[in-house]
Amino acid sequence: MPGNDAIGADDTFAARLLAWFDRCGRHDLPWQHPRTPYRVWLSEIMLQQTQVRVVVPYFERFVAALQDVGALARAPLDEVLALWSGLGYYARARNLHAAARRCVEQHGGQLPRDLDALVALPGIGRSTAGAILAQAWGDRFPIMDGNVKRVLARWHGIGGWPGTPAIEKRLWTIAAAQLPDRRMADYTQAQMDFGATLCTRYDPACIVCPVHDGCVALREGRVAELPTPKPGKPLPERSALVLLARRGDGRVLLQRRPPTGVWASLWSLPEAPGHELARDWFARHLVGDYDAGEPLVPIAHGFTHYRLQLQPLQWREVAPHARVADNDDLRWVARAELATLGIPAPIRKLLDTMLPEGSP
DNA sequence: AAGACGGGGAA
DNA sequence: TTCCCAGTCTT
Repeated sequence: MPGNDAIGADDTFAARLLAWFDRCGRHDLPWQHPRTPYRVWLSEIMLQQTQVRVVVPYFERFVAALQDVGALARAPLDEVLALWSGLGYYARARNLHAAARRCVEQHGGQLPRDLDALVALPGIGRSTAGAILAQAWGDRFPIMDGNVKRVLARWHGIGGWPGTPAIEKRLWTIAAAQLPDRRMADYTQAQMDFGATLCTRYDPACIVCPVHDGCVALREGRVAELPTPKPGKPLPERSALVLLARRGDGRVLLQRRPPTGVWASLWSLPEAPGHELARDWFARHLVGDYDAGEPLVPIAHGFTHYRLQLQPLQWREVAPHARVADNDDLRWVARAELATLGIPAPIRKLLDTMLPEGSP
């Protein structure tokens, strides 16, 4: 008579999740075919705080342009930022680029198969390192993203915001204890698919859940209230003027943003906190009448940590100041060049509106 | 421990 | 509108 484990002990959380994954999981994501370390890495970085639907087209475009670690390392940062333009969290792109260059210098042009070496690379934390090793190599490391936190908080009935260090530590311990002995790549993907499609934040499908048996939140009627949401606080507001200076030939003046802060190193419109400073900047860089600037429809843009209101002012025909030439931080850009630059999403939208396709 | 860092989609 | 999401880095 075989013992319990001979039957497969297929009652564990991991075994049930894997069986569900075989039937209902996502097996056609672009980074799964082929599932190379580089493609897994890129997908994991893009997927940080960003949903699959949004990532897929960016991923396809990125790997088509830069096919491996070496190509990424050789590419100029501006090209990487252009490929990232619209995804947000641009530090991810800068870190990705820097990490690729370090891989060339220190790891023979490949991603290291080592947790600590991966975590030492910029942009890779413990969760992403685990996800890379598990998916690319099948190594036994847990991950800890929003999906896993939600699933574990419910299944074990753990209250309190999962971002709390003490709770997060407890979740890591639980996640490590629940790892299967094999099929780590599938298990890692299964957790994310499960959290994203079934054990969702709102209206989870407990009725068809493969692990509803044993779920503490379900048994205690606490599914809707777990995980405990992050304590909220009011967002500060900030406003600024942005200058849309156009030349007779249709080119527009763009300025590279500072290397730190929001939209770091991206190309954007010149920005000033108010008219006084905007007028000064205008006088130093342009020939024309500041007061002739036309106010355009304001742009409202929400960030995680504050709300930004941008008031665009447009000049249809100004000339560059004689002393001001194009340089690394200031450029007159033709419409056709916009696609090749890293530009914040709301600014790109404004430019697309004001400089319609086919215009000079 | 808390704040910084983007953008899109869902409720 | 508000909240959330395949986190990580800096202070």
